[in-house]
Amino acid sequence: MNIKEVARVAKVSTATVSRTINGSDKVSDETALRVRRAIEKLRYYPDTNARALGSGRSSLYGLIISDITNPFFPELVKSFEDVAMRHGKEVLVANTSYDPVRAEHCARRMLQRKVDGVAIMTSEMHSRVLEDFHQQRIPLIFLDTARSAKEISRLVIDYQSGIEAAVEHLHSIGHTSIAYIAGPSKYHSAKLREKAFVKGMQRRGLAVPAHFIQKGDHTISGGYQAMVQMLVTNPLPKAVMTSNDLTAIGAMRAIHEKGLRIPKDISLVGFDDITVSSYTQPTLTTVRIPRNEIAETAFYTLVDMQDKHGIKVCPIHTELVIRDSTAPPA
Amino acid sequence: MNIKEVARVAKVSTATVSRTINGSDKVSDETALRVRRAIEKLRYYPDTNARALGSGRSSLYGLIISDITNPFFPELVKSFEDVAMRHGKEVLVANTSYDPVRAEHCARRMLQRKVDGVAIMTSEMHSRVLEDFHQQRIPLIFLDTARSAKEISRLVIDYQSGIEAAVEHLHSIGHTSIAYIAGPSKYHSAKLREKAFVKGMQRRGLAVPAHFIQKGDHTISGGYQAMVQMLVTNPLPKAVMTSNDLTAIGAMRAIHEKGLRIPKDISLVGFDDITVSSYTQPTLTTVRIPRNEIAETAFYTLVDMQDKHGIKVCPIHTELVIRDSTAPPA
DNA sequence: CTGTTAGCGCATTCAC
DNA sequence: GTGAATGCGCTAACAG
Repeated sequence: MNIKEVARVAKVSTATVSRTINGSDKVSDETALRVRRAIEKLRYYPDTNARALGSGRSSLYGLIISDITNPFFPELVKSFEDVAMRHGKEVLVANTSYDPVRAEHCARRMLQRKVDGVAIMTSEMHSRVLEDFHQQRIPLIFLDTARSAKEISRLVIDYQSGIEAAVEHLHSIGHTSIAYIAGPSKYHSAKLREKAFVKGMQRRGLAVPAHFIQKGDHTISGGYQAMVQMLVTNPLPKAVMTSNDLTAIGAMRAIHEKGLRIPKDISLVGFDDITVSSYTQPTLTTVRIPRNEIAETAFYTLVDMQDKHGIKVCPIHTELVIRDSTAPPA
Repeated sequence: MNIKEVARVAKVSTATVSRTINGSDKVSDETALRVRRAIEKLRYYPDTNARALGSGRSSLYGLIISDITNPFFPELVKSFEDVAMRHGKEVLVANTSYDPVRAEHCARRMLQRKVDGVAIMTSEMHSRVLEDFHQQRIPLIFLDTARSAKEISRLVIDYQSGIEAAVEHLHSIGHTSIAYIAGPSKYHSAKLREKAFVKGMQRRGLAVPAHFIQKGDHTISGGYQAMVQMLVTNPLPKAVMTSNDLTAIGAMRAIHEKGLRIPKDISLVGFDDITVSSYTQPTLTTVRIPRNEIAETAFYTLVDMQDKHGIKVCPIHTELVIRDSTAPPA
């Protein structure tokens, strides 16, 4: 079943069928109706590959993430797909599994499929492939990249505002002894968060002794272990902020195992606001990164870049979500 | 940059370039080397669309799920992608958002992209599109479909074994008053689980009064509400099994809010073994569905169906994972 | 082992 | 408003 058959049945040329499908206005209503009837009758549907080959455009957008099992991503992916679908576009999702080699592979695949744009939401992308995108004039947008490359748009998350609000929140209810579990320093975003925390503390004249900053790895077990380390220090902090929610969830567990109560003995603040953070026990106070906003901004920027041919820097604001894991110190 | 250019630079025909790329053994090492050098030099990469158009095969496999933000799916998607990638294939993931119309749309897209096979892990697929797959001889495999269609393979989850083990576990540690929070009866799988529970109870001569079966909707809030309902009954059950982990997590919250302790006052058993179930407080005893096994079986079956041209019914076993949310009744 | 050639299904000129 | 013809980049017969 192909366009030729449809043309034959509708008694028109293939060009007219093509025009009808693509909504060209240069087709009389009468003819269009005949074509549509033929399409219906033959249960015809166009071949995307042929269409892309013929036109040069694929209506496909790439989305590269680290790992779909990281709870930060599902909502992001979904929002991106939703907005793309609303605009009649499709999405090709690829996981890098935090592996630069695989990341390059993903990017290459996007290139091979002639995607109309790619949103890169991971930091493993340092390869030469990026140049190919530039050369092919395929729009690119990064989330939180450290480097500001030539022809690449960026989503810049304003960690400062959310973390500042979190420190302020803790401080305002009486906390002064606040510790932090950081993320892996290889991540630009983790470093920014840590800096924002330290800055917020300094601004209020609050001390941050070295052992009040433990290193996690943005996983639950990493958070657990970091918290275990922290719980042997003396004196204990009265509040702990973390580099992401998974870390906080792990920390939560360590605190409970130690027989301490949240927020009675220790207040806890996460970062990201992943779904489960509303359902931990207690529910987690955290800093929300609006993932749907990230997804939509990324998509619209990519679309925009196709004609405008300029790059954009898009700020994304974060905000404090206060739940039950924070309270005044005992 | 296309195959013609490469051929020119390597001083061979396009056919030879094509053969080299596709690893045909009918190319002399010497020639192949020259071609590879040209490819390297020109930074050439083949156009997937053209390749699919020319060959008829796309090396693309479709994976249709309900909703990537449902924690059951990320691990499944990841495993499917991993196994596909290991075999040099790609994956197109589509969310139906539990919407039959959108489900049809997803299937249509797969069709348009000439996928080599589709794994359908959702139950919204009742459309005519399925016939098109059959007509195109595109292998299809369903997860837990109620209907056993003609040319469609099936993954059949053995709910009975896991749930039986769970009931046995509770019974063996002294429970006799066991309630159940069911899933939406529109889901075939939810009905099977409920039946398996009732059967397990009957087999042991344990009563299941009507109010000991509440209806949830497989979401956290649904589980919460169902549990709230259950907690006003008298006498309270000493153990509660649920149709999935999200339901259990919601129930957990309701129980805690009521001031009851898990497992001291009420034991709780989930179903699915999603990642967070290892990190709830307390950790959740649950029945594990091996999602990587589902993904791999689905993929291999699809590949197999391409040459074998027969259908397969693949059993998937479930097993009990005992954690901290179950204990003998007080 | 290698080259020639004919499509794959569609979009897109350029005529009419 | 419509049709005929060309080409997108590649694969697969077929020849040699």
